[in-house]
Amino acid sequence: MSSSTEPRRVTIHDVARSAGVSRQTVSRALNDKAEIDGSTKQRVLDAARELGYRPSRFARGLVRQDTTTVGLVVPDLLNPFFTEVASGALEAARSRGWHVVVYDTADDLDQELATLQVIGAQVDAVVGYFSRSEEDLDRLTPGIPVVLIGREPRTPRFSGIGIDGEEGVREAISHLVSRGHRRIGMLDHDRRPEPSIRQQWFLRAMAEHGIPVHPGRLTRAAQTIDGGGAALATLLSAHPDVTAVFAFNDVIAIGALREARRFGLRVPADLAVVGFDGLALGTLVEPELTSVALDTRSLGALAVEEAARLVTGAAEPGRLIVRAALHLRESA
Amino acid sequence: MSSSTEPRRVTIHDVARSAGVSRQTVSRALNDKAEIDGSTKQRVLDAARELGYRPSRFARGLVRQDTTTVGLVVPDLLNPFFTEVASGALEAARSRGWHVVVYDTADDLDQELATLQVIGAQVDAVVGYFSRSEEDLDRLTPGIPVVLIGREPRTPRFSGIGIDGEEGVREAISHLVSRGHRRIGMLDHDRRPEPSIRQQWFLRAMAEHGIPVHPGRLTRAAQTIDGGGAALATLLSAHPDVTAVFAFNDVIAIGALREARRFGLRVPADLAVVGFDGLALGTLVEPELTSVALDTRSLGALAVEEAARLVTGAAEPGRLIVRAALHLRESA
DNA sequence: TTGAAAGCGCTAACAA
DNA sequence: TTGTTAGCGCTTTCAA
Repeated sequence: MSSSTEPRRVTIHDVARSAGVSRQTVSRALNDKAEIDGSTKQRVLDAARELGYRPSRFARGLVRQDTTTVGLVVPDLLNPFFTEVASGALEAARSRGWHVVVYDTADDLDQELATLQVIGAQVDAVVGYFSRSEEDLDRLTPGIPVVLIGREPRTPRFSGIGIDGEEGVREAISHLVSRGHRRIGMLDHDRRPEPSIRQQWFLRAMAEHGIPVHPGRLTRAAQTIDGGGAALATLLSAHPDVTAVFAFNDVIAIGALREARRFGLRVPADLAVVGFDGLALGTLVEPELTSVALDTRSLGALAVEEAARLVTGAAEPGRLIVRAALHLRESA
Repeated sequence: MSSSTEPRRVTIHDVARSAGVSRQTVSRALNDKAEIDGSTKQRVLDAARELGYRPSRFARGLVRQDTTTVGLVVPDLLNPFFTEVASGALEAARSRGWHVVVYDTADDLDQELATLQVIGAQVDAVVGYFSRSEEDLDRLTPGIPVVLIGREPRTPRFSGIGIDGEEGVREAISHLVSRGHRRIGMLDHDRRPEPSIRQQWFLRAMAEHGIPVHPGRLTRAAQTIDGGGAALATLLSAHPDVTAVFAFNDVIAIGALREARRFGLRVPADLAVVGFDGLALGTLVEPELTSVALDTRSLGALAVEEAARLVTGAAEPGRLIVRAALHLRESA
C-alpha cells in the first residue's frame, strides 16, 4: 500500500533495508555480479520487485560513465527524406551501442531554439539539420560536438556532412538534352531568398549545353507534395512550353508528377520530371521517379560516425561529402 | 594544449580553480542565477569555454530530477506506418517537455532483446511495438512503465493502445459487396502462424453478408511493398477469379496495387483493393488507396500520454482503443 | 555576492 | 559472500 502523498523515490537503500542487506549487496544482485549467494540474491530481487524499485539512470550513469547519447534533430520526421536519414543514424548508433534522442522541430525556428536549449543537457553530441546561424548554434551547444548535415559549416567549430550533386545534376541534364529537351524548368525550394546550390548546378549544367534558362522557368516550391504540385501549376501556366522539369528534391518532384497527371499530361512523354535525393518513395509512384540519387541513409550514418570521432577526440571537426548520381527510372 | 593521453573529463572543479572561485560560483554562472557579480560571471564563463567544459548530464540529472525520457521502440522506422506513429509520439513528448529515445529493432527478436536490455538504464518509460512475451518484457523492464501499442496486454502489468477496426472493416466489406464484389480475397500478414484479428474482422464481415470465403483466398504477405506484390501474384495465380482484395495494411495493399498494374489489371475496374491504416502514402499512389483508416499519429501520442500517467502515478496501467473508419478513395 | 557543507543514488575498491 | 568506505559531478541549503 502506497502513500497517497509525495511518492518519494524508492532507492537502493530502501531495498537494502527491506531485504536486510547492504546497498552494495543489492547492487550486486541487480547487476548479476558473481559474488553473491543465490538465496540472498533472490531475497533482494523479491524485495526490489515488492517495492517497485527502479535504479536511477542518473546515479548509475554518473558512476559508470559508459553510455553515450546523441541528439538527432530533423525538421520533419514525416518527410521521407529525413526518415531515411534518421534510419541511417539509428543504425549507426546501434552498432556503436549509442542511444539516439530524436527531436522534430517542425521546421520552425522557435522550436529549433527550444530544442537546442534543452538538448545540451541530454546528449554527448548533436547531429542534424539546423536553420539557425552558426553563432546561435555555437552559443546554444557550448562545448558539445555538433555535426551539421546537408550544410557546409563556415567555421571549424562544426563538422559537416555535405552533398555534392554537381556531377549527378550534370548527368541528369545531359540525359534530358539527349532526349531532345531544351525548355527545361526548375522547381527550387522556397526556404531562403537566395537560389539553392542545386539551382546553381542546374544552371551550370544547362550552360554547358549552351542552353539559356529563362528566369521565369525557375520557380519555387514548398517542400511538400502539395507544394511541388502547386509550383508545377504555376510554372506551366506561365510557361506552357516547358517539356521537362528538374526539382529541388523528390518530394517536390512527386508533387509535380501528380499535378502533371491532373493536368492531363503524360509523364515522360509530355513532361519529363527529374527529382533529387533518390528516395525509396520514388519507386512507388507511377511512373517511377528518375532522380539524382543520394545514399540518404549513409548521410545519417556518416553524421553519427563523425560525431563518434569528435566525442572520442579521435579527430577535429571536419567535412565529409556524399556524392549523388543519376538513377534513371521512368519519369525522364 | 591538451594532453594526448587519457582525456580526463573537465569538471566543474577545474573551471572553479581556473577562474579562482568556488564550484558553487561556477554553477551559479552557468545556470544564470541571480546572485553573482557580472564580472565574476564573465570570468567563469570564459574559463569554462577555455577549458571546453561541459556539465555532466548525469550529475545534473541526479540532483535536479526533472527531465523525463521515454523510450520508443519500433520494428522499422522506414515503414511509413511506424514513422507516423513515431511522429505522433515525438509531438506528444515535446508538448510535455519530454525527450524521446528511439530504437529501431529491425523487426528482429534478438535486436529487440538487446534493446530491452539497455533501455531500462536510459528511460523513465517505454512505449512501442514488441514481439516478445509479456513475461520477457516484464523481466527486462523491471519496474518501468510500459505501454504496448497495437497489442492487447494480457496482464495489468502493461498499458495497451489497441486498435478496433471491426466496424471499419465491416464498412469496407459492405462497400465492396455493394459494388457487386463477392469473390474477395485477403492478404494477411505473415508474422505469426495464426490469422490476424483483422482477418477475423474480415471473415465476420463477409459472414454477415452470407458470403463464404474460400480458405485459398486467404494469403499471407510479408509486410513490405514487395511482399504485398508477391502475395497478390500468388493469390491471383491460384484464384484468378478474385475481383477484390482486402489487405492487412496499406503497405501490403500498395504492393498489391503495383503488382496489379504489372499484371495489366485496372484498379478498381478489374480488381478493387482496400488497405488498412490510412497512411498518407496512400494518397500518393495511383489510384489513391481506399483504406480502413486509423489516426496513426494519435496512436503514438496516446501511448506517450498514457506513459505520462503511469510515470506520475496518476493512473494504473489501462487500455485505450483507437477506432478505424473507412476512407473511400479510388482503389475500391 | 561568495563559499563550505551536505547529499542526490549508485557502484568500484577494499576489508572483513 | 558480505559490508564499509569513498567517491562519480553537480546543485541546494545555509553561513559568512
